[in-house]
Amino acid sequence: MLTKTPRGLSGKNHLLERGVMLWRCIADDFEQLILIGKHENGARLPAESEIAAKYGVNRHTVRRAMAELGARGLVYTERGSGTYVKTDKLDYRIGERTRFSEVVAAAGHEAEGRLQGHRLEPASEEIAQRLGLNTGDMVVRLEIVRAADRVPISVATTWLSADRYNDAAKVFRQTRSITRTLAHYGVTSYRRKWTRISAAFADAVDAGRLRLSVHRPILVVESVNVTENGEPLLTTRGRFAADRVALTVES
Amino acid sequence: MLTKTPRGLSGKNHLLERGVMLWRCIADDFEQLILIGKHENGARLPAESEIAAKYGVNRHTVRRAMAELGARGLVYTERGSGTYVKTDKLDYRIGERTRFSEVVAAAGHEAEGRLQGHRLEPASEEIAQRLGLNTGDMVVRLEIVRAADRVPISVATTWLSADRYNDAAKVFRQTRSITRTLAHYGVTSYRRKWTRISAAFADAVDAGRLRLSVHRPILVVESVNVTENGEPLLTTRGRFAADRVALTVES
DNA sequence: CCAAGTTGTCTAGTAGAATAGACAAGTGTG
DNA sequence: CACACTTGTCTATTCTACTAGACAACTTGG
Repeated sequence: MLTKTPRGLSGKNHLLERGVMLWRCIADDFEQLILIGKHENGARLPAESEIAAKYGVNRHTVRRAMAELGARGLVYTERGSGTYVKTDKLDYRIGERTRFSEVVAAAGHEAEGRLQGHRLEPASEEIAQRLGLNTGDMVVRLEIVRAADRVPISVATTWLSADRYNDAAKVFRQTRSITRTLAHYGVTSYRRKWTRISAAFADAVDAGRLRLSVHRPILVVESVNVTENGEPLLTTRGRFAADRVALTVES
Repeated sequence: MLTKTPRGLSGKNHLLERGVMLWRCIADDFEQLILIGKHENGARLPAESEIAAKYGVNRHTVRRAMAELGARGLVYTERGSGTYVKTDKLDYRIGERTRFSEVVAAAGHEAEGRLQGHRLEPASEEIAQRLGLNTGDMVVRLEIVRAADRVPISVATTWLSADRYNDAAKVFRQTRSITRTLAHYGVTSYRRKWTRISAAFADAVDAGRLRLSVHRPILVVESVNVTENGEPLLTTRGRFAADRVALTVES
């Protein structure tokens, strides 16, 4: 007769939280260990079977946890070899002509931008001022998640004048790039006018999109881009996962 | 043809976190709202069906969330009437002869103490000093969770000299009280020598035992109790859910 | 190349989370 | 009292988390 396994941790490992999946608890536990420095960058984690034994769970559960850590950008896995810690940050260089895809490509990664949502809305006082419009003028708002090698790096809100860029969302869906979207409207060149950087904590929505735990630190980057003539073109509010990116500002 | 419901939140409510049950997310959301003061003490929460509609979930799911809030001591439910916010704190008076059961009974609640674990261990330098022993002398360590009306109030670690109170755990299991356990050894009277209070955040283990979210504040109360002769008897390290207790120190 | 060790994938079964609907039991109001 | 509203409990169904075991695909070191 087999001893029935009562679903859950077998005794001494109490990282179990009510209402939270086992794999999530294990993933969070490893995130802590990695961020604390208990597992150094590049180090190999124990084999899945070993981890499973240590936590007293099935290997599949550990695999789910590792997949989560992979999605958070903390580890990568090599078949037949093992799972390795990856805490090096992407160097995101901010200059007058920063283009996400170029930054990521230069670092040898695969860039991806996905439109998560969009809407027409009246400009707030802040946004109107940045774009040289009147408060209440309609603007297009885009929510874009950017990833490098499938790991989410930033989520950015972009506002454009609805007057000229009414269908920006539709165009972005096809071109998958702000630069190419603007090109579609005949804007071939633009540059950053100013950038403001601050820090905050991820709220639930951003944490979900960035695949972060809530309350991990994020970098908030606000900027205004203008045409070559200096005409306001778009303004953005990007949130970067501080654990995955180092911002470099060119002076 | 019915529109199938794809399990999960229907669109606009993004409090969903990967790997966390729906009811848990809703419970955490309400905890926030209550602690922020959005729902005042004594106020009635919306009806379950109303909440369910607002979150776009089934009423059963809301009921689970409410049960969780009840277990956390934030809310109580009256059949046919509604669910009410309860953020008043238990006044825990600390004096020379504080007894948990007396404090709770005086406040008109039902006291309960449960032994969660125990072991023999060598005394750390700190513990040995408090008990007037030598570092490394064996001590009995008890982990006790105390609750009022089924709501966990504190978890306390108690150390006694193993020399004299070797079977303390067994006795406590029967008597369910430190006072009665000591009486079993012939100690009929004891008093508090000193108390030290500090604040911290709940770790995963304590959070689980206190039914708190991790990283909610706790009060840490360390004390040494002595016999009438002034002989060290036991020392404790209690962690109180700061949201449920106000400590009053007699001067 | 071989063998040991590691990750990837598949099938299958059990328990729990969430859904849906219905009705009983209780409260409060006119 | 009668009625509207609220919580409590039950049944049934679907989907997912977790467990279990087996085997393929791959890497590494001798």
